[in-house]
Amino acid sequence: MSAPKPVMETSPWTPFEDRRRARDEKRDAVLRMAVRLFLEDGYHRTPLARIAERLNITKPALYNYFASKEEILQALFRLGDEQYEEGFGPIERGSGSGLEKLRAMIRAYAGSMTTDFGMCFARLDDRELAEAPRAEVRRAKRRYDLAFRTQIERGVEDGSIRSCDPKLAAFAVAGALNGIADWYKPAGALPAEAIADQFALQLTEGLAARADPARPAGKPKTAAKQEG
Amino acid sequence: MSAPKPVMETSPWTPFEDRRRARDEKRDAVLRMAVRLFLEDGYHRTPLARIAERLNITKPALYNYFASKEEILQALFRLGDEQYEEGFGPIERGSGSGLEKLRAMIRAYAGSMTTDFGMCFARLDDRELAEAPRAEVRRAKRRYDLAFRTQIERGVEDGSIRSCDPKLAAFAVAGALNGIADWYKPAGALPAEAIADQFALQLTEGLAARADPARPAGKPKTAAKQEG
Amino acid sequence: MSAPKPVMETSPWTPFEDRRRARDEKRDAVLRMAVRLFLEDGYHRTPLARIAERLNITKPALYNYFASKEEILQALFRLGDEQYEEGFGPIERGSGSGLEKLRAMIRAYAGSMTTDFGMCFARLDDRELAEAPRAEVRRAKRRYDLAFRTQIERGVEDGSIRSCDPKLAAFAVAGALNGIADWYKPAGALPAEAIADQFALQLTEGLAARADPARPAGKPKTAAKQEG
Amino acid sequence: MSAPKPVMETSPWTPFEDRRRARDEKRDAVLRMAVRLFLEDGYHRTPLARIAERLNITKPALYNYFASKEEILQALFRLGDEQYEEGFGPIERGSGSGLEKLRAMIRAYAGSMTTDFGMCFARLDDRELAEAPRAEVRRAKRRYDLAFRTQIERGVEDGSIRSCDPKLAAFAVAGALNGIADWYKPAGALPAEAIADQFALQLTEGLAARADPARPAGKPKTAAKQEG
DNA sequence: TATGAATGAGCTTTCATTCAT
DNA sequence: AATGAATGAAAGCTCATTCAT
Repeated sequence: MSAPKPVMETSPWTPFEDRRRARDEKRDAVLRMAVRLFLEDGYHRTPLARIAERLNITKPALYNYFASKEEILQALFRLGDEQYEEGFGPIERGSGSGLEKLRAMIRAYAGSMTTDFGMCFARLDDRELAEAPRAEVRRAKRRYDLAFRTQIERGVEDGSIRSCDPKLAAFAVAGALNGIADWYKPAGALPAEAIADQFALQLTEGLAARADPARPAGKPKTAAKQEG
Repeated sequence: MSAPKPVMETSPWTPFEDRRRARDEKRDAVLRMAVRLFLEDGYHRTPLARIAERLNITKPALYNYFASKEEILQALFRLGDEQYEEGFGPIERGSGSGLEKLRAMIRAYAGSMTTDFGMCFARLDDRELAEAPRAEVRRAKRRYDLAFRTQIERGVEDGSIRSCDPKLAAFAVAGALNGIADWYKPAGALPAEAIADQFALQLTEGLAARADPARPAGKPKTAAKQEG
Repeated sequence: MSAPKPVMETSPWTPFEDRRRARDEKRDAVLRMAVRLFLEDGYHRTPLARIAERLNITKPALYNYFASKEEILQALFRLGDEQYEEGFGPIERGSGSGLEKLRAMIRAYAGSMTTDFGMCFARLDDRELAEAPRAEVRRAKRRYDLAFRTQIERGVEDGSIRSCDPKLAAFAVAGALNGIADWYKPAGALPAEAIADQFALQLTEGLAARADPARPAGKPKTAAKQEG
Repeated sequence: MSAPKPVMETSPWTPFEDRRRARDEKRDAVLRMAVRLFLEDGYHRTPLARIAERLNITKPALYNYFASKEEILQALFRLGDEQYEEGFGPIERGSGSGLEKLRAMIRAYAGSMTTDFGMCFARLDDRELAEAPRAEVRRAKRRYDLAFRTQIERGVEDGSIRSCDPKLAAFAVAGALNGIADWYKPAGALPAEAIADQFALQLTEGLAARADPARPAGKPKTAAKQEG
């Protein structure tokens, strides 16, 4: 029953914002396509033309959203970073023993690792980037490694984690988690949740101090059928 | 009684063999240079010209030893495979509980992973290869994954490893080990031996059934100073 | 009654078609330049760079129109084939004795042979092509040989051609015609028409003087001044 | 019963000549292999390495006999030329009407054309050669063309050949003959002799049935089964 | 005389990026 | 904002030829 609003009377910003939103949506579409293709075929074996083609646009149109192929990669790394950051931040700010936080981090990291942007963060080669953005990526990666290490150190101190070399321990944890990208398949039999749970358990049970033999290890009952 | 030795015996290297040896040495030199540069800069960012240049030869000279860049990569994968095979074979043929063999394999794998060829096997992208050689590489990779999994399964059966999802467990172990390539530095503070030992311990203590609470976990007191 | 013409009708060339036309024109220009250079210098001695240079573009620009050098060659063969096909088709579908049709074919073939594309069809080496396109070319060549042979056979049957080995006869005719490419020069003294006429006569009537004075041989009085 | 000749007493030239003979034999072997491969695959698609390989020698060994690939080609052209020369010389010096000599030449030319060297003379591209040797080849080719033309002119004068454009007539004859290389197969059903005979007849007598039944056309009885 | 190895020159092709429209 | 076309800068590979032995 409301009469049609005359366009001109609405906020003069609306068309602009509309346009910006459309633009951002397209930019995102580029990133989503890029991450998929980069993961599938590798950065070097994915020409910009193919990304464009899959999006039904033309190669130079990509340059409306990104200044270069490298900038796309850079954006992907940043999105990946955000994935992990969102998971880690709350855990770090929360409370709990070192072991508990470590487990939570493992779960969070595993969860992120099963997303496209999360995988790309772990698997794409930051050596493609120029100095500055590359440094940023490496800083981010070190940040997660340190987060693991810190909780391990805290756990050793608070007695929840047995004595160990925290650095090496963190490397092992991160390595196992990054490795997920090598075999995970979204359509596979193992849901991301299950993987996260199992890894959290398996990677910590070996580190957790084991005071009570009466406390039996959890029973991972899920039969993994993923990949052969 | 001592007749003059026939000429052939004086020189253990007939000219022909001499030449062939020189040739093989050069071929090896190409591979050693290639693996270093491929690991350092990545396959795509390493033009053949740079490999040649570092060897003080010219680009086409490489074609005396390899038919294509891809063939170099293929040879590297094969050498890497041999590294692991040498370590795994004896363990598989030997005796021991599932847990013992798993630990031995972890140690062997970690050891191979700290060599150039071992790293290249784990890190270079087999998607650069054509169908046939790629299949070979993937078969080899699966073979090691299966070796881990098999011992875990055996361990579960013989009681040395607690109940778990062997597939996922093997992925975690292999992932942690492959991750070594991401941070290991030959000149670093952590000798390969130490890494192997620590990983063998850390990755299995979480899996091993813990019958005796009196048996304390080992005390890895090595201070890790490697990479930040 | 004359409503204003819709815009679309004012320009017979929509921008899209306009562009496509320009594109096709350029593609044709590439082919025309290529055929000239290939005939002049040979396929192998004509780098793509030279074709491009003569067209005032750069080498990779050619790849906008053709996927490879071989594809250019393939296109040339196809254009050549069309040349001959256009001449042969009507003759085959028409009527006349074997001899009459054979003569018409000789004239048509000679005419095509004096064009660039016709020459290229006869002279460029189809062994440059991959299996499939090469098979196509050979099929086309055989097709013309068979056309000659068929008319000779018909002529033998209808009495217009005397008894002979049609296969060998067709080879001789085709050979003489293909040979035109070896000496014909567009700017030469002999117009294509004259050549066609003379060949049609000579290849069917022979050179030997006739025993029967009543049927005088034609009098080709054209003074040939071409090439030396 | 003759005592063994002491080597030293025989002509001091013998070893030298022996060596030279051996050398010449090898040189000939190179040429025979080269002509075969050049005809089969084309000059550019035949690397020297392949010629060497087929001869069980190495690539640089070829340079003992020829200074360059081009020189091999040059030698082949010269050998081809000799083939034709041997056939044409006697005919030219002999007697007979223009028509008779023309026929003899056609037969001779056809015979040479069915040999490897003869074919190479007609088919290989003299544009591979440098100026001087190329001029030589072209002179030779023109020489045969002129030989045909001369006899045709003589025939027209002596009445054995009817009035025609001798230049064009010679081109047609030479073209048909050169075309033999396009289909002739040494193992084919048509012996070289038969081809020579048929061409000599057909190219002079023509294909058209004669008006005068009193002078019957020759009866080519050979059923051609060659190539399809 | 013959060989293994090396080289220089050249070729086709790919691709990120730019430009005129 | 988008396109078709073009470009520059490489890269991998081939091959005739040379060289030390």
